[in-house]
Amino acid sequence: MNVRVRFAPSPTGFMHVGNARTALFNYLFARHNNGTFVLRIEDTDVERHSEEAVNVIYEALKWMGIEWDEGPDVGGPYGPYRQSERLSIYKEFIEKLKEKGLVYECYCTPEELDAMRKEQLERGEPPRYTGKCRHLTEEEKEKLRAEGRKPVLRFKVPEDEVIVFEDLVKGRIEINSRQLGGDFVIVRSNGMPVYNFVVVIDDALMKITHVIRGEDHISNTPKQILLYRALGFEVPQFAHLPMILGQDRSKLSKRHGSTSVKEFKEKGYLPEAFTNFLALLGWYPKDGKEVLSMEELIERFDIKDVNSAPAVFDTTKLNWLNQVYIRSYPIDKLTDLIIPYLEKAGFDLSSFSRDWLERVVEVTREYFTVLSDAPVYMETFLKDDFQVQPEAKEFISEDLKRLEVIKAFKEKLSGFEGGLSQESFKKLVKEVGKEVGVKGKNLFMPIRIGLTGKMSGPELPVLAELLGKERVLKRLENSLNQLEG
RNA sequence: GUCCCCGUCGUCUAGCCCGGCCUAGGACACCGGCCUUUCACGCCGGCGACGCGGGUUCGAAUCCCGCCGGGGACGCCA
Repeated sequence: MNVRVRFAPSPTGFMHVGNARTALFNYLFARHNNGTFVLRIEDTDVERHSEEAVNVIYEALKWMGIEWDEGPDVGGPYGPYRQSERLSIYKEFIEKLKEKGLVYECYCTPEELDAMRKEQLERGEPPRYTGKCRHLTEEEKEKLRAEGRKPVLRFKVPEDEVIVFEDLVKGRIEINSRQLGGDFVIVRSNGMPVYNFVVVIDDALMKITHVIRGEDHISNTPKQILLYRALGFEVPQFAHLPMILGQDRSKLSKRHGSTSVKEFKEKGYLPEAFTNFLALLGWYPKDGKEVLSMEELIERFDIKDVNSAPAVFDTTKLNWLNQVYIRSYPIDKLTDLIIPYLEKAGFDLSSFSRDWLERVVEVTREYFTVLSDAPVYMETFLKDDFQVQPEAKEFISEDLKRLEVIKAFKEKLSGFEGGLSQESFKKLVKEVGKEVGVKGKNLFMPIRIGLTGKMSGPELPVLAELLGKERVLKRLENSLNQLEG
């Protein structure tokens, strides 16, 4: 059997991490089984959808490294892949259901239904549609139409039937048709078919073999199975992924902080780290290897290994993964990604060569967890007119010799001929130590402060070499001005 | 309210289906130490969980029942 799965988001304007994880699992499942991954846009709700919102989906998927085999932009044999363009197809199947007498018109207004639901809830009953309009006569319908009412189409739900399906992650699930909330709407009064209906048509026509989606769809599944049967379609396999929870264990939503893929991208998470992290949310490889590339994920992924318990979205592990990826990323690519953050932080990079920048990235990369941290750590290399930090000032003031070290080093360096390499730097420092009569922290810390204004930072020889003699002198001058003032 | 799903370290999880190898394993985080002229990295070590109560059994994280807790769904949203 040729495996076909789909990711079917509605264009809401942002890609939620839960959706991203659903897309990922579908993708991994498809690739692992040499199957096809279909992207379908669910935009039947005309009230809210825009071209821009569709692009958000494309961009998020592309960033994550998820490629679709069929979709609105790339086409495919079962298109169109946007529900808004499939209306005529849906009409056809609506007619079929009408012919079979499996649907009927309902003239209840939203207000009436709302009131009904409220009453039922107050009485402690589960809210459900009573089937009020199921047996309306032609005259009654005529009368209601005369009132200006527009009907919806409802699907007749069988009275007492147990609907069973074998969920690939949850196991066997049984629901009695009585629990479905009564006859449900499949076409709105404006003629637009509803999700539960179109999803069945689309999945069937697109020959989807496995429906992998969020757990919140479990309660829709029996309704959909009823429709598959009514239409004579083969029912696909279902796999319902556990929810992603916020810190408070409720369904992850905007109030929990960053929840859109774009936000993670902008903070400077690498797509590889993000994807890797998402994969580990509800799934775990048999061999326990946690740092995995897309290829390795595909190789190991098995829908049966997906955990049935929900997972809390905690970014600590994502941070760790991001560090891991930053340290092993190609320096060229990493530099490309970091430059925008530097520019945004206000650094003028025009005086630095690309090669030099890459070397700075190389020696600072292990310090940051997200790319947006880069300017903080790279500043030491980029900015010569820094402020000497208070604690550094205090350190220098504690012992006169410390200031002397900086002065002596400046003297020494001025008189030094030739390029400043790590070796020559070390040699000069050593000489200064001897002359002033200090060693260890009393020697190195003043030099560090003289060069950076800070008490911590990258390895001094490396810094000195990258800066070069002129810039080091400039910095020493700058520091001394502040320390002697 | 009704139905459905879920319940192992703080977090992600392994183990559960096929009871003993589990004095419950790993990863992240946290704490301590080592390394280091600083910070970080790295290395070593530590802390830390089977929701509760009953059964079944020689033996239960694993099987059964009940309870409790959490979540989700009950739309002319998807």
